[in-house]
Amino acid sequence: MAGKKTEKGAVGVGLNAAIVSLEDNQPMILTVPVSSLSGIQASILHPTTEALYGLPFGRFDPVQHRTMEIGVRGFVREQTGLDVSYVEQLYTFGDRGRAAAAEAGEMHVVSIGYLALTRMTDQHSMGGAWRNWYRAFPWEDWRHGPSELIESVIVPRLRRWADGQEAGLAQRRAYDRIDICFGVGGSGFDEEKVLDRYELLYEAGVLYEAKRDGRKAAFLWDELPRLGEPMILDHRRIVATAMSRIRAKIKYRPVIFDLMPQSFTLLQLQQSVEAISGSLLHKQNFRRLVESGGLVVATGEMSSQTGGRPAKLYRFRKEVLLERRTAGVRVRI
Amino acid sequence: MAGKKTEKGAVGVGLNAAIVSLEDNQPMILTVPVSSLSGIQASILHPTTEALYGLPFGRFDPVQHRTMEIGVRGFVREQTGLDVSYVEQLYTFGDRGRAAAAEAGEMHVVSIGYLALTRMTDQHSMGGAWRNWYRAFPWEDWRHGPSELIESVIVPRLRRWADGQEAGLAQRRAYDRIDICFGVGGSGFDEEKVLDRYELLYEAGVLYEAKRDGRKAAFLWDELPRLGEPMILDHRRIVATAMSRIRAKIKYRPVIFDLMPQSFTLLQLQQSVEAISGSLLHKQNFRRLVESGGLVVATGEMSSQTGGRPAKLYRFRKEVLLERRTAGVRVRI
DNA sequence: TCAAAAGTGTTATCCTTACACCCATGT
DNA sequence: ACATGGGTGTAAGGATAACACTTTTGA
Repeated sequence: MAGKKTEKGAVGVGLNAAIVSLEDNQPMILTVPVSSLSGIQASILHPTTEALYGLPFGRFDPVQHRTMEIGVRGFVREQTGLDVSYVEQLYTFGDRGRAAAAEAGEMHVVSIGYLALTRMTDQHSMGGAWRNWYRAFPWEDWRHGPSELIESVIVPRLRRWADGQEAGLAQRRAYDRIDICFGVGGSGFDEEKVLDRYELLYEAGVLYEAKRDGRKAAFLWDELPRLGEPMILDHRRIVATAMSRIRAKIKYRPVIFDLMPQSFTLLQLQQSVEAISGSLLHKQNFRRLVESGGLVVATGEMSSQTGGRPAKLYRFRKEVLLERRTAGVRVRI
Repeated sequence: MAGKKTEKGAVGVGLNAAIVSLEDNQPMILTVPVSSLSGIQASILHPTTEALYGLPFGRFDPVQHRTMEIGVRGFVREQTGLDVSYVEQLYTFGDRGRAAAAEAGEMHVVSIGYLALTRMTDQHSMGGAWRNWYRAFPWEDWRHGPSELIESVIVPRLRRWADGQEAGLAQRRAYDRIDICFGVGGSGFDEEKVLDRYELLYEAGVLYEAKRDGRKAAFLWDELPRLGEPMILDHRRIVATAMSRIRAKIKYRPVIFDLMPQSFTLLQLQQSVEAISGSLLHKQNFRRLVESGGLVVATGEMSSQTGGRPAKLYRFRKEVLLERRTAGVRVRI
C-alpha cells in the first residue's frame, strides 16, 4: 500500500482513546501533554501560554491489526503501558478543524473515538498523566449539590447568547435549549446530557475551543474566566462523548466493575458510581437494588478500613451477564 | 490533496447509508444491485448465481462537504434522488474482509455506517430498490407470533455449533448465549438485540456471509437453506446495526414521526411502530401512552378510510422536544 | 461517649399491564 | 345484524423513592 498515489478525496484515519479510571473517588482520564504529540495534532494549535492536553492517539494500520479494537489496545499499550479491560467505539469525528488540517498538508482527517476502562493499579502510565475529568467539565460535578458555576456563570452567559439570536422562534428555541440542557425550569438536570451541554456551550461561543476555531462570541473574550480546562482539537468533545456514554451505560450494563478492584464494600461501589455520574445516590436504596439485583455476592470477608463499623466485602457476580436482559446499577438520583 | 503520496499505513474512508422507510406497514431499506457498485465492492464478491444487494455507498470528501453528515445527505441525493429527513451515525466498520480489500490494491478500508430515515412519498428512488428488511432478517419479525424459523431451524443449528465447542465452560457459554440472544429459556425475546443475534449467527458460521468469508461451519453448507437474503461485504451487519439502533431509539426519541405522513390515525402510528419493532403492541395502552405523553395532537379532521368507525387524525407535536427529557413511544410489548 | 459508617424495615406513590366494555361506521 | 376498527374506564401488581431506625466499630 505504501507508495501508492492517494486518490482524489482520500482521507486518513486516526484512533483516539478516552481512557477512564478511578482514583480516590475521582474519575480520571489519561492525557498526554501536547509536546508529545507529533505532526498534525500540534500544528493545529494556536499559540497559547499555558500547557494544553490531548488524548492518546494512534494510527489504524489494518495490516498490523486485524480489528480496530485490537489496534486501540495495541497503541494504548505501546504509548502508556496500560492494559485496558474494556474497549468500546464511541463515534467517528470528521468535522470542524480536521479538514483544515488536511489542507495544511496532513492527510489525517477522521478520528475514531474509543472509550476504554482500566483499573487504577500500580501499573504506571508512562507517557501520560491522569487528570480528573471534572477539570475539563467542572459543571458536570453535582456531588456537592447543584452546580454553583451553572447558576452564576453558565446560564447568564448562555442567556446573553440567546438574546443575540434573531428575535422570535430562534430566540425561544435557544432559551428552551438552555433550560433542557442545564435543567433550569423544573425539568431537572439529566446527567447523561454531557455532550448536549458541551455542544451548546461550544455553539454559543463560550468555550476556549470555540474561540480557537474562530467562532463569534456573545461577549468580549478576555473579560471572562474560562469554563473548564480546554483540550486540543476536538478532544474535549470526545471526552464529553465518553462521559455521556459511560453515564448512560452504567445503568444497564455492569461496566462499573471494570473500574473496581476485585473486592469492595458497597459504599466504595456507590462512591464509584457517584464519581462517574456526578451526583449523589440514596444509600439505602442503592444497597438494596445492588444486592437484590444479584449484581454482587459477599465474599465472606470484612473490611475494617471503613472508619466505622466494618463492612462486608463483595465481588461482582459475573453470572448476571447470562441471566438478565439488563444488568446495571439502575439507581435514580 | 490529490496527487500526494499515501503515507505508510494510511487507509481510506467510505460512507454507507442504511436508508429506512415504511411502505404498507413494512420497513423498507434502500438497496442497490451489485452491478451498480464500482471497483472494490464488486471485486470482493465471490461468484454467485443469484443477485446480491448492497447499501448505497459514497466517499467522504472533506473539501466538498463540511461535515460527514452533509456528505451522507449529498451522496444519497446524488445516487438516489432522495432527501432524507433524519441522519445519524451508527458505527465505523473496519474489520473482516476490508483489510483484504486493501491488499487487493484498493485503499478503501473503513466504512462509516449511517442510519437515515425518509418518508415514502412519490419521490422516486432512481438507482435503487426498496426491499423489506425482513427479507434479510426473517427471524426478526414476530408480528405473527413467535418466529417459527427460530424454533425449527436457527436454534437447532446453533446448538449443533455449540456442541462443537470445547466441552466445559466454552460450551456452556455458547448455550447461554443462544438462550439470551433468542430468548429461549423464559428470558423473553429482546427485539433490540438484532446485532447480537446477527453476530452470533455469523460466528456460528450459519450465514452466507460467514461461508463467503471462509469461516468454518458446524455442518455441510449445501445441505441447508439460507437464513435470510445475504448482502455484499458487511452490509447486512450494517443493517443489523441500523435495526438495533432504531428499535432502541424509538422508545425515547420521537424518530418514528420521520417515517410518518403529516397526519395519521393512531392505528397507523401503532402499526408503524410494530413494523419497526417487529412485534405487536397492546392497543389500548398504546393509544393512552401516546396521547397522554403529549406526543401527538388531534388535527380536528377525521379519516373515514379505516374500514370501521372513522378515526381522528393526529399530527406530531414538535413541542415535546422542548418539554420532556425523553419523548418516545414508550410501550412495552 | 461520640462520630462514622453499616445495615434493616416499612410505607406512600406512581407506573405499567391487563381486562372489560361501549361507540360509530360500512356492507 | 355484524364485522371492523375507534375509543374509555378501572383495578391489580410491581417498582421506586422516601423516611425512620438499629448495629458495630475506632478514637
